[in-house]
Amino acid sequence: MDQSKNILKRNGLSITEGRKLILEIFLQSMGALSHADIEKSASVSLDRVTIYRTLQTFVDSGIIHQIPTTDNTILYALCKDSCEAGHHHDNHVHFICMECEKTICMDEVIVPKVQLPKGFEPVNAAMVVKGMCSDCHN
Amino acid sequence: MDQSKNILKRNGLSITEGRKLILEIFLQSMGALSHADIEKSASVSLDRVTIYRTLQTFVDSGIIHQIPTTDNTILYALCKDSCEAGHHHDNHVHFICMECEKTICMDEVIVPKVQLPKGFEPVNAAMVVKGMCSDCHN
DNA sequence: GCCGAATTTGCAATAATGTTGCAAGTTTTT
DNA sequence: AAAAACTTGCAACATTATTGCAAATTCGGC
Repeated sequence: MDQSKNILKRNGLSITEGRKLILEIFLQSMGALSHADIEKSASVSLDRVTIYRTLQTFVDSGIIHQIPTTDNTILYALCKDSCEAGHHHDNHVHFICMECEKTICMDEVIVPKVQLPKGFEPVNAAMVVKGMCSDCHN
Repeated sequence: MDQSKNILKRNGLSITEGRKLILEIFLQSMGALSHADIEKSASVSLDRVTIYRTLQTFVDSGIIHQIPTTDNTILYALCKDSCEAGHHHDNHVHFICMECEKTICMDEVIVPKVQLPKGFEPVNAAMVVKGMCSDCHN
């Protein structure tokens, strides 16, 4: 019942050690991870290039999604809903704690629609809230 | 009536050629710019390092603000309201056109408040909408 | 299970991006 | 006009990302 194996299979990807490992890291972490986070937390050493390529593959397949940040890194997090290739449903709010620096996907808080000026056609929207998370807020 | 000069003066910064030039580029562009964009569009050649430092200075002073992206670059755009040092008021929505790739500040569309789970304390929120801009939408 | 085809990985090389120290040059202050 | 404060550019370095290619792994049919 290897969960990571199933996810890979479901998305029509070859099942390899590296992919399973990276997927495990996501499944265990809960929060969002950067390339560097994954490189650090990999028990077995994975080549940097493999990590880049695997993350890209996962994004393309809809297994993970990207979270915009203002510090020239990209964060990645598991998609909860069944995202299909090239068609993400990550319409939830992301929360960055200014204390512990963790990024959390708030799957239950969906991004509200906004009224755009005439002529602008929205396709998708991302929202990132900064503040204090429940653990640090005391 | 050098507008760039005034902005610098108002923020207590030394008035130098490089700063005026970069500020002009922002004033003329309307949209959001990356470090690379500025490097390209500078008529006079500016040192890469100077651009990095100037952008940081402008962010610190509240002249420009950062826009989160999912492609490991940072975009910068002029703050419309009077932002003070260390205290930005860039609570407006950003729009990225998937056709022309431009990023536009929608100063009139403010980021809506969302209801966060218990214990989470928001400080500020950013919102990025992707889609078709009015120029490309035809 | 074995074998060939297709895919994936790791290494090396290269490119792009970001940072720091310091001397020389500018701007501001007095 | 000179001193003090600040800014710039260069050089060196560090980090992060991309590409080509050969070796290794995985997949599919048998």
